[in-house]
Amino acid sequence: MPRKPAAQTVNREDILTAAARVFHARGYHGATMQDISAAVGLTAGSLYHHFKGGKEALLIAVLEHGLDQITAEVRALAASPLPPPEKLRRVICAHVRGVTGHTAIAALMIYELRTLLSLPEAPQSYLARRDEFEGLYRQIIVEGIGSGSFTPVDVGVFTRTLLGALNWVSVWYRPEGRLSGEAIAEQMADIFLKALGAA
Amino acid sequence: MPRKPAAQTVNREDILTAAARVFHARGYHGATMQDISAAVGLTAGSLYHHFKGGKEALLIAVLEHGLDQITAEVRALAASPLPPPEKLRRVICAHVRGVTGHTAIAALMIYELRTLLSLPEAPQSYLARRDEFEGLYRQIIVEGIGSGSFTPVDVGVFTRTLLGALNWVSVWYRPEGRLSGEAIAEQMADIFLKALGAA
Amino acid sequence: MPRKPAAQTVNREDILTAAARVFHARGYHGATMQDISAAVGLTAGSLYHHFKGGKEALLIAVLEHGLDQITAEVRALAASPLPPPEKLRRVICAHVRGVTGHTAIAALMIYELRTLLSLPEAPQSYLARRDEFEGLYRQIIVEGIGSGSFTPVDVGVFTRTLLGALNWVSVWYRPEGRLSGEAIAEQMADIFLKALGAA
Amino acid sequence: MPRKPAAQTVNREDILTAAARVFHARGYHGATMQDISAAVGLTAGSLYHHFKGGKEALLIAVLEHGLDQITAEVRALAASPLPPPEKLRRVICAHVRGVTGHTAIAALMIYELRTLLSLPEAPQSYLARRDEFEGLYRQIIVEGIGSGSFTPVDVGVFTRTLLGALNWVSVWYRPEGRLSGEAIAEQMADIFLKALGAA
DNA sequence: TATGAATGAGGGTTCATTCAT
DNA sequence: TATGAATGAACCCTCATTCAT
Repeated sequence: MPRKPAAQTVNREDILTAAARVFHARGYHGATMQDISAAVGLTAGSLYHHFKGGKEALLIAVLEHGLDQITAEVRALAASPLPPPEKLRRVICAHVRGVTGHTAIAALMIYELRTLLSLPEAPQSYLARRDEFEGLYRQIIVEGIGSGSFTPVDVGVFTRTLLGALNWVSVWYRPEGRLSGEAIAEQMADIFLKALGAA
Repeated sequence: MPRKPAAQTVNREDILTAAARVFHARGYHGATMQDISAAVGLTAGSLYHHFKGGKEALLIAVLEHGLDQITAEVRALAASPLPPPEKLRRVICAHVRGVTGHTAIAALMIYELRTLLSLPEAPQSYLARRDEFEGLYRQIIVEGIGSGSFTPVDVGVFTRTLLGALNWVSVWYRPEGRLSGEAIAEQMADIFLKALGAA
Repeated sequence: MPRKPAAQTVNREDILTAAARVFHARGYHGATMQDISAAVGLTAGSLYHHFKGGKEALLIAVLEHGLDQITAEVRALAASPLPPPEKLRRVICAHVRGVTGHTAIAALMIYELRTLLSLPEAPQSYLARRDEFEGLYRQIIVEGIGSGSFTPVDVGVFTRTLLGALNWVSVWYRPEGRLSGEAIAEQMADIFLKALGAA
Repeated sequence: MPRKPAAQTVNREDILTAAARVFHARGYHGATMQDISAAVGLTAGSLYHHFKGGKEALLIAVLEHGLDQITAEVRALAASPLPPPEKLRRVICAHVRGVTGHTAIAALMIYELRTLLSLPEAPQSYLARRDEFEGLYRQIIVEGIGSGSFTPVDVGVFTRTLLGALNWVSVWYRPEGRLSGEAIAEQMADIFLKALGAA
């Protein structure tokens, strides 16, 4: 008489995924550890056997893990030896793909950034990785301007303008909407390349 | 057991300002009514004497009041009979001015949007005004494209890209930073006008 | 330009009447001093100028005053030289008249008796008067049994049975109901006189 | 930081019993959840682990559960095929037994009826069961009058008179008093049967 | 591993009461 | 007398977290 139909042990990935979903649905503070553990198929007490560190650590882990997922493709492209305009186009598209493919986590990065910053021990590694990621964009812009492919602009303002716009997609994008993530990506790439005089 | 020799009567404005500051500093959930009342110079109990409705109503009031302050200039400009490119430039500048001049509230509009949406009775009036505000931008873009001043773009994507970027300024802008709000505004106006082929 | 149309100073009677109404409508704990003062036409602060002693004292005053109103007629009749059966009938009718004529206070005497008893300084005078009032009934019963007009019964049980039933009228009586207070009174007098073998 | 070496698992019954005791001792509003949880041997927080629904739900549960306990015997007797006079006598005795056996709950039904009615969502089921219970008495009276065993009376008034008197016993009955519950029951049955001309 | 009982801190909110004006 | 601003105590309730089983 088997009870659980091969419950399959829960792994870290499962927890992070479920947590991201719940955090997104209810907000960090609105989400209870009960909600999250239930989403994993556990009781609240059991969650602590699988994930050490509590709620705050869970949020950090979700965001760090998510940052990797979302930025992986962008990082790879940024390291490739493409000419700046082509590289920027592809990077933007990859970024939007990442955001539209993981809206929950991407939105979390916006909505819970403040939560993160108010944590007792601010998660330096997450913020560092995030800044480093921003650096990737800066570098492409700088390169492009240097090589004459891009019109000169204030790199700081442009980068943040670009990143703000790209990340904000997670807030308004709807999978069932008029435009696919890919279509949105193309449009945005056009906008920013044109702004750099490299359409 | 009252005290206080009537330092100066507290008004609604004082409360909203203090609340905005505290909500921004600690986040909606991180902020206690104690924090807020202390920032006004009152005890928690006294706050309820001056502002009816509790914490949620306070957030809504802060945001509604802030939306008016921030968008006032933009609204006025949007109604003026300027040619689209000039109008858009001025509107963007006014928007950035509004955001950099009220970073606390502007950031709140980003960070606590989720909070707002998860409220029992979502504040329709606020959301409606916000959507209507977005409509102002759409209209300028549409007009400009119609009159041939702007290169055709997907209006939906462009508007949200623009608004995302503009609002995001509240997150990274520092009064003591390298660039003034006005300088940032000019840069961003350049970026988006160029993207519309109207530099 | 007169402001208040001859506001007419508020007197103790007004306060007690209003308080009785509010206490009955909302219950002692559910009623706030605001409610009561508003019912009198004052602000909360002002009430304390007219009635010393606070909320608890107010409840006691309402009940004491009410007890007098309701029992006045009964007391007078009890002192009269009627034969026990006739006296009991008239007393019961007067009692029901008092209760149906002052349901708010009468119900308060039931519902807030417990509140009263849990007060720091239990209002001895009220309880004493109440017990003394019960004694009036006991005496009539005892007399009637002694003179042979009434069948012997356990006086304690009978009195409490009678009083419980009479006071309970305040709970179910409705002015707009099928029966008038007078009709109810007659019925109840019949019941208890018959129970004493004196129909 | 849990403690308690599992003295004995707490069940719903324990909670309802303790709550009834505390509500009776202090009144609904005077009783704190602390008082109640302490009476069960728990901390306030733990109480919510075992009983979902908070203080109001607790009062309702206590009353509903109590109503069942107190009226069980009466219901059974009312359904039996006894002649009305005998049935009424037994029912009254059973009722008094129930009330004297559960004075706390019975008194609660009187004292906190008003509290109950002022609840946001009045507990229909409780009130319905209560009315239905009253119907049992009505029916016996009606039957008895119909069969000629009882003198005609106004059934509404008589039933409420009877019930008011019976329930009121919970207010004045003292286990250590002169009369046992059984003795009181007999006396009261005599009173009301005689009133119906069926002694 | 998994559970669920238990905890304790903390927050929002209400309200009786007071006092300067 | 009348007001309304101010206070502070108290209470209900939630929840992250722990630990015995």
